[in-house]
Amino acid sequence: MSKKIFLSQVKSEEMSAAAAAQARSVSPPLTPNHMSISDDELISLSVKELNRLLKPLSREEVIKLKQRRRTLKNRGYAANCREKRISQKEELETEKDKLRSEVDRLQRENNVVKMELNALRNKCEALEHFARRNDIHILTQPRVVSPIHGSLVVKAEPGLPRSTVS
Amino acid sequence: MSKKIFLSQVKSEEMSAAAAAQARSVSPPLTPNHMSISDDELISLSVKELNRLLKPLSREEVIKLKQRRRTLKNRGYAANCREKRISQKEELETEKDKLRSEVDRLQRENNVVKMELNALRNKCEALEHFARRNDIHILTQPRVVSPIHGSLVVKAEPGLPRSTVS
DNA sequence: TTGATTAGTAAGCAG
DNA sequence: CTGCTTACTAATCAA
Repeated sequence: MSKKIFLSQVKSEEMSAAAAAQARSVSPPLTPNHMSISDDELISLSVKELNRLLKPLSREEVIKLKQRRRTLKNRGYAANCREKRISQKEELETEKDKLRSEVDRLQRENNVVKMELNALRNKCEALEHFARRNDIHILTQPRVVSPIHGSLVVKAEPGLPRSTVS
Repeated sequence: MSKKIFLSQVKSEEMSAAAAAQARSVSPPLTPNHMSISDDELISLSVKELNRLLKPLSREEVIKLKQRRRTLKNRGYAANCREKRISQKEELETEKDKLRSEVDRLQRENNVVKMELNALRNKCEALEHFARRNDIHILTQPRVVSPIHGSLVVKAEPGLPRSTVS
């Protein structure tokens, strides 16, 4: 996901020509020597390779070049840092959206189930009325009195909250 | 919530003495004149007040002072910007947490309702068996045949999904 | 040394 | 001009 800018070609984007010219990466044209390496090269060279190229240069030039290298790298680090920041923010927002729709889904499901429950409650209640009314007749007809009947009419409702829709 | 830093006293925090001394706000001791105003004053003065104080100064000095003022203000703007960024991030995380716990709550509620529904389904089914079995006897006893009975046994289940817990 | 992060600076845009 | 935002630099810290 995180595509890691490669510490080069960061500058020159969105910069006026004047500003770019003034930038430190190209600024000290004092000694033509340490300008022989481009920013991109300077940044991608390994320390060993760099040292090889640096041998013939004066200590001053070496220091300047190393500083330029460090600055270029820092430029890239900073860019990475910014990109990371915004991608993290985007990630947060994505997760937030996911959660929000999950809440929605659950709420809808909840409503459906509650309505189902309500309908079933009504039906059940009616059935109970029916059963109770017939109790009398049943009791007068021993053949019908079964364990089922007893458990059914006697068993109490579980003590759950009667939170109902509508 | 956002406490808006007031474009002053931003510097001097977390800065080595050396670094602070080197800072541009105090750097050009060339002309003692435009140092007579402190950063805090310079930043809080209105344009009119500033102009009044600036009258006796040379145009060069005026320009330098104005630039210093702008720089000081920018310092504050940048600080505000950063603070805003992090408080927005915190806000996002807070909202995310809220949503997460809402999802939790709904999931729990959902489970309860589903279990309730399941229990009721069982009960209802048993009642229906009971009713059907007694149908015979009821039919043989015209006195008991009521509209309720008819509607109860004949009415079909609503075609809702039988998604059950456990 | 390398990479990340921070405050400060300047440029550029919007109001 | 004011205020905000961005890219860059330098300082600092951790690995």
